[in-house]
Amino acid sequence: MTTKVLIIEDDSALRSSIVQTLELEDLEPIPTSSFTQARRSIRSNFKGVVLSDIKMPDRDGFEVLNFVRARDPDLPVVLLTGYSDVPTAMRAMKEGAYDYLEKPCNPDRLIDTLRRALDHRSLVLENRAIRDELVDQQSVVEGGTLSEQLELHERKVIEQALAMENGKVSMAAKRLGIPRNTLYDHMTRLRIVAKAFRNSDTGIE
Amino acid sequence: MTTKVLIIEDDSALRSSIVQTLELEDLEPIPTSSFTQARRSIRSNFKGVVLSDIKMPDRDGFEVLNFVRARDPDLPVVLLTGYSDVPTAMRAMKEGAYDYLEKPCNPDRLIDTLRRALDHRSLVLENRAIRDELVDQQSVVEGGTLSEQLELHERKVIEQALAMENGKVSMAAKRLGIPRNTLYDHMTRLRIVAKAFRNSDTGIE
DNA sequence: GATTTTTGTCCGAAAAGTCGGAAAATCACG
DNA sequence: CGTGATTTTCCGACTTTTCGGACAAAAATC
Repeated sequence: MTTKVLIIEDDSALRSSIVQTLELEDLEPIPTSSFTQARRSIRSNFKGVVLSDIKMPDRDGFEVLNFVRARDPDLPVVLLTGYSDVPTAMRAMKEGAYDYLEKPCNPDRLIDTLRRALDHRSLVLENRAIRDELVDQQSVVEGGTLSEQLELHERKVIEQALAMENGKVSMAAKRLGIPRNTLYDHMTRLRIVAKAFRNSDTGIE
Repeated sequence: MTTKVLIIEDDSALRSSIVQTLELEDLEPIPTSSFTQARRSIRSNFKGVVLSDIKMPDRDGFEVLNFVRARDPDLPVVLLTGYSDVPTAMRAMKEGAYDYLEKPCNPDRLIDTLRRALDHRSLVLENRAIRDELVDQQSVVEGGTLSEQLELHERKVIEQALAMENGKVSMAAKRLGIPRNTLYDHMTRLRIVAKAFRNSDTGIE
């Protein structure tokens, strides 16, 4: 689970208060006092979320929002708005903020909100990882000679059969429906050694 | 995107008000007046989220929560609590509610919260779908003779090569690093006809 | 420690696959 | 309808693979 929270807040008192609240909940606060300082952390593979004040001396919270969304539209940004500043909050949500909190905010609410944002982030990252795995596997064929590709697959099949039989060549041969000697031929050609599959106790059943 | 919101609310005035709010935002409210009425909709593959009142005449909102979590721990439940009933709200969050809203609630807040919950639900369902696909593909090798398995893969490789070259055998042969004739030999053996890969306009580049 | 089973390697004949050349069939195009 | 390019099939020599049998070495069983 991702637990990083990149905090952008110029009021140092509030900042350290937030840091403390997060640490009590086993989250990982990364406190910064300005957008410029925070920029470098904001990447598409950032394993956390952003918590930013919306009113800051140099830059606006909306700038943060746009920057983050440009880097990764699925990186949640939680904004801290002034008390009952509903229009600003609504605008923030419309522009893609994950959520907003009214200052001063209830610590529980803060944690709940960040937890949700982090959960969302985890799911998104997990999703991407699984997707990558999927496309890796789907491209059964990337390039190379036909024989190269077949050899690669042949190796996989034989190694799996050996693994399933704990490295017993004769058993693997039976499983593969070929005579023992033939399997030895294949193994010699592919430089597969049966010993490598023994003892490892990964045999199925 | 999933947009269903299963509403459990005994106050009919509030219920229809919620329904109206959701419909204005293109969400799909499923209004029910009691837990018993809502039960049958709650399944692990429910493509939506649950919005329930926490105080009801017959059953408690926590019962809903437990029931839903038993059916699917990743089905978000948003609870409606009485105004500033902080302890109940905190207990709800601890017991796994996705979020809570204080009654009477701001329509914008309601929509924001439900959108987040629905987003979460979509991600979870998507994740599961991709996972299923993954395990399907991971079983590269199920059984059968070595030659059967190799033949299967050989067919895949050749068909992909043909598809990439729009059914041009000579081009596919070049790509596979073997003479045309040899590829024809393979194709004859595997009963692959090149015509089947022409015209379909699926050629890459 | 003797015996039986299993492993890993080698041999050789039959079977299958490779691949160049060439002819037949088909397609493309003016 | 020809003409050239491409696809497809057929042939035959050459190479590789298959697979049963044999055998020494290692392991397991008694």
